[in-house]
Amino acid sequence: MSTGDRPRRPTVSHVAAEAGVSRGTVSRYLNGGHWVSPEAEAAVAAAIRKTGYRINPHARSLATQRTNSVAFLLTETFERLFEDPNFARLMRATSAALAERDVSLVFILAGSPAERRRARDFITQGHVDGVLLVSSHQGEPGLIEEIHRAGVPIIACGVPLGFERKLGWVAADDEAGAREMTAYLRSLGRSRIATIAGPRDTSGGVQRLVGFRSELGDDFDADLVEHGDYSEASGRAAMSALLDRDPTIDAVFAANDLMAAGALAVLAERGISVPERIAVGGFDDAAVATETRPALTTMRQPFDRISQEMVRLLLQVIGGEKPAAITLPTELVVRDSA
Amino acid sequence: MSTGDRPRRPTVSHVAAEAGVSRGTVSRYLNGGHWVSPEAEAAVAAAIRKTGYRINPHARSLATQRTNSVAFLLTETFERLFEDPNFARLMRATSAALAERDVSLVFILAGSPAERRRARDFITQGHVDGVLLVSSHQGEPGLIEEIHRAGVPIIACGVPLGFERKLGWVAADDEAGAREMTAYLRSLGRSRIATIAGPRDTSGGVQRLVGFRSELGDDFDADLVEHGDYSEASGRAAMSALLDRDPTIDAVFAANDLMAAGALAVLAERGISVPERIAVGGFDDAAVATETRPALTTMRQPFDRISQEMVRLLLQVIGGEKPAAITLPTELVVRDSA
DNA sequence: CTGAAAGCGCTTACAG
DNA sequence: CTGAAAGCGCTTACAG
Repeated sequence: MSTGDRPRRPTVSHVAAEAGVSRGTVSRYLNGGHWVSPEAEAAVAAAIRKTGYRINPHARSLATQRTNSVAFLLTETFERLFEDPNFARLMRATSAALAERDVSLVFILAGSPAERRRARDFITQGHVDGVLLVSSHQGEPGLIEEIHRAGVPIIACGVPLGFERKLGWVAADDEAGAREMTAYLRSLGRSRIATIAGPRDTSGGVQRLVGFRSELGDDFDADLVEHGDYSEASGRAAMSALLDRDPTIDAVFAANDLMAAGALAVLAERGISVPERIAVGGFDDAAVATETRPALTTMRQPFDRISQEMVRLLLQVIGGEKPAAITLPTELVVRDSA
Repeated sequence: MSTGDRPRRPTVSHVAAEAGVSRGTVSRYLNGGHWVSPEAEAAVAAAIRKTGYRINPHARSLATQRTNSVAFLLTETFERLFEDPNFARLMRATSAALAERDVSLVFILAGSPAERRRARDFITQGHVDGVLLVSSHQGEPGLIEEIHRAGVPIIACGVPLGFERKLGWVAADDEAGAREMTAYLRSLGRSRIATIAGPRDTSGGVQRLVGFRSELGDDFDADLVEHGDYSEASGRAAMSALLDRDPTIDAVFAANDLMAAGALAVLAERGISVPERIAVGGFDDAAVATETRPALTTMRQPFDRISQEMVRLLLQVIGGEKPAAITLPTELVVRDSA
């Protein structure tokens, strides 16, 4: 493998010389081909092919003050990333949406303080044009604040608590979704409906609880609320606690599918039939929703659309527009658990 | 959110003016502080603090012809990434090793032809100084070839079939590990030992089979070999096939833990006791090895060390050294399945 | 130890 | 439509 003797790469100058035009013309060709004659175009194209020219992204970024790449910032740990399938779905959809517009994605995982410091440095240094902020938790107001202050556009996935007005964001309509699920549970004739709520430092966590509560109105019973952290284990723990506390429960709304799966497991262990004795509803429509027994009735989050809108918004803001906030509807998916 | 009016960032010139020194001195300070007097150092440090100066990585890269970042190239799909825990372990360990040396990691997933094309462009364009190639499969000789030809240093994880002599690499000693596991199974008194081998386009897959076979010598029976693709499902399928074909089997060596877990599941379903009637050995010592019932006896791959060595090697090659090939030993971990 | 100057490889008004 | 020239923000011999 040769390294030290890596041959010098061709530059626009080489291409220009080869094509018999100026560097400016080559550059124009490279940037859309406007204002370059058919002849020049052909000559440059041929010269590029012949020389094997590849653009130097650093030189270009230095000149344009643009990097043509954005960060996908996940303030979570490796464990959480591989545990919660929603992250993967967002990553893949975002990645696709970005590829379509030819901007590259830099994936940054910042679960520890040290990683967050590095992430901040990387981002505020100008490595990317903007950031897609994806995290379930409120996370690090400090990090967000610093990135924001450095003038780097941010679009959040979900309502960014504390930054609702400062950042652009796109979120599912958590409150409406929770109301709809709760109403559906009631329509089944259930009257003792419990909920396994999400984390309180998450807008999804609080809004789904708000929706649940407001739909129930006077029937709301604070004793029928347990909080989880969106993990399956927390769903099991919450379901157990709920059952021990009140044996009359006839339905449960879990704030995400992973916790619902945990609840289902506990119910199965205790020999409580679902949906006969207790109906269970989840949120997300994650892959696990079709794998549980019985399959999970849930509220589908439009992850693909969320990702597309995030990308569109971010690119808009990078382009100089003011950031917008977008709320997308969820959809009830009825399966067997309720 | 302000964007269009992003204030101009301070540059070395501003810092130099503020500190009352030349830009060269500021640059020297930024690059290790050699040949700068204590007074100048203090002045520059103060000026940086005061101006809030952040280095412009593109300008630096353009000048140095270095990016100070490397790619973690995974030629797999999203599904595989989230399915096979080995990737996550390598990512996290690599990421840590790189952070220690202050070089950033760009994670690239290239599972489809289109993604591979983009990956190639990105890499050969000069976005990174080198690449850590991580993939179970032989993958894309074309991609590797092009990156290699562009002069970008590559270190592979596992022996890169077809490029053993051209690229640097670090791999676990698959053959020796497989021999050791097989020998261990025999030491338990087992004589009808089957194997669920890995994919044939993987050096790990072939070498583990080679080790298994050579340890068995004349006792090797081609009927007791089934191939899987490292997924749990393939482990189940292989175990079923093996059992249907030969009921005298008293031990199984699976080429990775995921397939071993699949085998264990089938054995449990058929009511075959492990390890009493059939002993099962895996490979990797993945997290799943401690979660199966019974817990899995396996060969531990030194993922942390592999990652560290990959990073060390790559940085060496980037620094101009010739690439080396490193083979690391595996370790037998005895649990309950054998 | 330090400064002046050239150079890294692009892009972009500007004048034509 | 095209070229000459300045500029993006660093680093690095070189001379002192």
